[in-house]
Amino acid sequence: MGSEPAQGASGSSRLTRGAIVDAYIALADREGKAEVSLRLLGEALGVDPTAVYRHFRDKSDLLPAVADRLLAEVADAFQPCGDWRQDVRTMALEAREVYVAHPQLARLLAESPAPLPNNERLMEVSLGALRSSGLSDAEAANAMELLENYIAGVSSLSAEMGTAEDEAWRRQLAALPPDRFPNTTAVAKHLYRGDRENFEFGLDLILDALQTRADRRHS
Amino acid sequence: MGSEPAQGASGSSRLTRGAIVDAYIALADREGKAEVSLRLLGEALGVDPTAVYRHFRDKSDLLPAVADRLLAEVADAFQPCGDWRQDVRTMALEAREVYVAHPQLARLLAESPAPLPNNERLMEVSLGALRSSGLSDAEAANAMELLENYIAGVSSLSAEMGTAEDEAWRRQLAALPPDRFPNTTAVAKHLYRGDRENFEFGLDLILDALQTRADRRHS
DNA sequence: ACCTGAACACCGTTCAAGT
DNA sequence: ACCTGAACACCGTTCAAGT
Repeated sequence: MGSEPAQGASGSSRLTRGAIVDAYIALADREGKAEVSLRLLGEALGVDPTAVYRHFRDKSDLLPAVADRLLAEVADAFQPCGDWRQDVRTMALEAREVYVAHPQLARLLAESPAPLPNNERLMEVSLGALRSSGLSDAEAANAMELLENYIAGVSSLSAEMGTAEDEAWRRQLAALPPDRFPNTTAVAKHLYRGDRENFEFGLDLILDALQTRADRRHS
Repeated sequence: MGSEPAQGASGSSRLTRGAIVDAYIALADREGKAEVSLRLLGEALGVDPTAVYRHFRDKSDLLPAVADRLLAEVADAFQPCGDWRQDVRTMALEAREVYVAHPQLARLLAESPAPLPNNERLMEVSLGALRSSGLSDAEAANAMELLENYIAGVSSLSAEMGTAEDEAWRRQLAALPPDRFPNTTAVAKHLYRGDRENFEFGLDLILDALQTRADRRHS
């Protein structure tokens, strides 16, 4: 699965898809949320910028390969414990880490025209856990789709926004005029206390509700 | 709030911030998810591309103004009925419509360095509804933040992916080898049956769990 | 005070030419 | 079979010049 030996910037051997993907990820992480240009990518590989076109049709052909490589990290690291709720929770948190570590991933995934191989692996594992909970097939399918969207959507949003400005936001909301914003000013001190904590809060709400529905079918 | 009279492409009167924002939204909607260039914007306004720089510092100064205008649509349209759960639900669905109708909105919002005025209005209304449910201040704050992220994250994801390929995805997942993908192939027919339906499924799960927590505090 | 137009430093991509 | 390098049609942004 695209696992040619990675080669550094000084590689004088031939270019491979795997090396291009590796270099792209390394550059993307260094650039933060800024796009990586093919000129920069070529420079990092010690190669003409247009050499990439010999291995990928165009940039939108390269991006899904990058996304799939990142999803492989999640799929490879996951070790099921057998408890459906714990397994879904673990996988969601691990996936979130990858999204936050690579702010570009969400955009890359949205670019992919077809289901990526490693996305399929993650879906299969999630569906297995959810079906074993007692949910119906239709409920399990909806839950998997929802969790997929929740993880990708919420994680990438917090990756794009960055965590540095949280306190500034909280302070600005606390300073709003209390007559027009009574509720906001009253609870401002509880706002934006950590993207990860809020992600877990929402994840546990969803898991609570799924468990309730699963238990109801078993009674 | 930036409500100068809009002017069309043939406007010979002077340029205003409101007219620029209007033209940007019109162009962005026509372009789909593709970025709107300042050159195109200038052409649509019948003006030199760089004239925009007389009213906005740069492009990243214009984008938040566009986002705020779109959020105003949601805030202006909302009519509370008094039932907290119904109100949160209605607002979430209306917000989703705007996100889906304007696929660029999510990226624009992530670009905003400070809370936008109309985002503050929406937060205040949501917090009012959630606090009236019986949740604690901390729970209401967490719930509001979660709902904000859920709506923006999930809606913009489905806006970016488009709805056209749903059936292709479903078919491709159904055609996976059943020995390696037993769960996926078993439930494939329930997958990707509508972004809006799945959004409501998740929203109702979250509201169910919030209501359970609120009721528990009142007993 | 606001708009224009040339210019600068970037993009992705194509294609003939090299090896 | 793969890589190079010039070229094309785009970007956002700056700045002197116009009115």
